[in-house]
Amino acid sequence: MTTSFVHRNLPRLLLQAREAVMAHTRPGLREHGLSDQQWRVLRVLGEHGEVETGRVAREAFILGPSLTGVLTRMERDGLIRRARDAADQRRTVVELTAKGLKAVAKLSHSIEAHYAFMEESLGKQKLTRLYALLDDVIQLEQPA
Amino acid sequence: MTTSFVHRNLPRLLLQAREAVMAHTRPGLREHGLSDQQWRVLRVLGEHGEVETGRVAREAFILGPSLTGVLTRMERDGLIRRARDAADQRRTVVELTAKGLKAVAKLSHSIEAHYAFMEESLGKQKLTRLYALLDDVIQLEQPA
DNA sequence: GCAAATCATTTAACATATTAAATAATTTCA
DNA sequence: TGAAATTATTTAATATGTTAAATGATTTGC
Repeated sequence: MTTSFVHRNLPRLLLQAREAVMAHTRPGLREHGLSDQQWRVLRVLGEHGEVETGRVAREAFILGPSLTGVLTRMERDGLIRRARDAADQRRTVVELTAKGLKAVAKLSHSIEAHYAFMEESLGKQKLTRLYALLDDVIQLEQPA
Repeated sequence: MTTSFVHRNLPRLLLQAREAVMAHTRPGLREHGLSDQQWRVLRVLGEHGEVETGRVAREAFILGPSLTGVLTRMERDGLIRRARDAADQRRTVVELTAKGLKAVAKLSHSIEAHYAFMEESLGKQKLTRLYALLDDVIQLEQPA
């Protein structure tokens, strides 16, 4: 009647771990009126300044069609500015507004603090090992 | 101008690892007309037989309101059956149809084969270590 | 130099996620 | 017992995910 699975459910475990980490970060994001995806975009822009949407999509791990809507709402909320790339008019480039920049600055502090907490409670070594194993899994399936 | 982040982006890394694993599983799911979420539900039902929706939500890691729609479409597609729990009429219980059961049986084989592949290429030990670290991260944030 | 192929992004259609509020059944306890 | 509190699920509204197709701009090849 029931089907048996021998192994742990790895995708579910990864999802659950992600939720566990985000549970810590989300309240701060919501206070600034940000969704998870909007924060990922802000972070990319905070790291790189003006970026074309293709790169935003890649680095924020958001698919193109989703990104279109996310950026529309972020523009509506005054977090970013969009413009056509002068050199290649197929491209759209995005950059932070002052408001967006302020949000990144504030939130990046509390997020770095969270990593400090994880390093302390879990152990810096374990965290490093986890990064490495995740990199391995990613490499395993994606012969870039 | 740009904000600096000292640490790896753990939530993104977890998301990326999950996508890498699922990239291997998804084609099989799609061949059976299944979404990721539908497969998680099927797997839970395959493991436990008749289950109330609350437990499905918990084990498939799907929020209640999302689950309602997922189950509606799965019922439409003839994969499951829904009924009120006779003992506690607040509860809805779900079970597989013959079609659903057949899908679980078929897919569970290819998924177990994928784990075998990962154990071989990544190493059984690394995989075990990864499970343990993910459990640690989950425990860290969720004082159950 | 211009039609065909390529590339970047958006639109469209449907599925799922998220949060709050509503609905419906059950339990609690005065 | 019966009104209030609790529990389980669904509805509603908006945001995001997913896939295919369309649009617009650039490049390539002849």
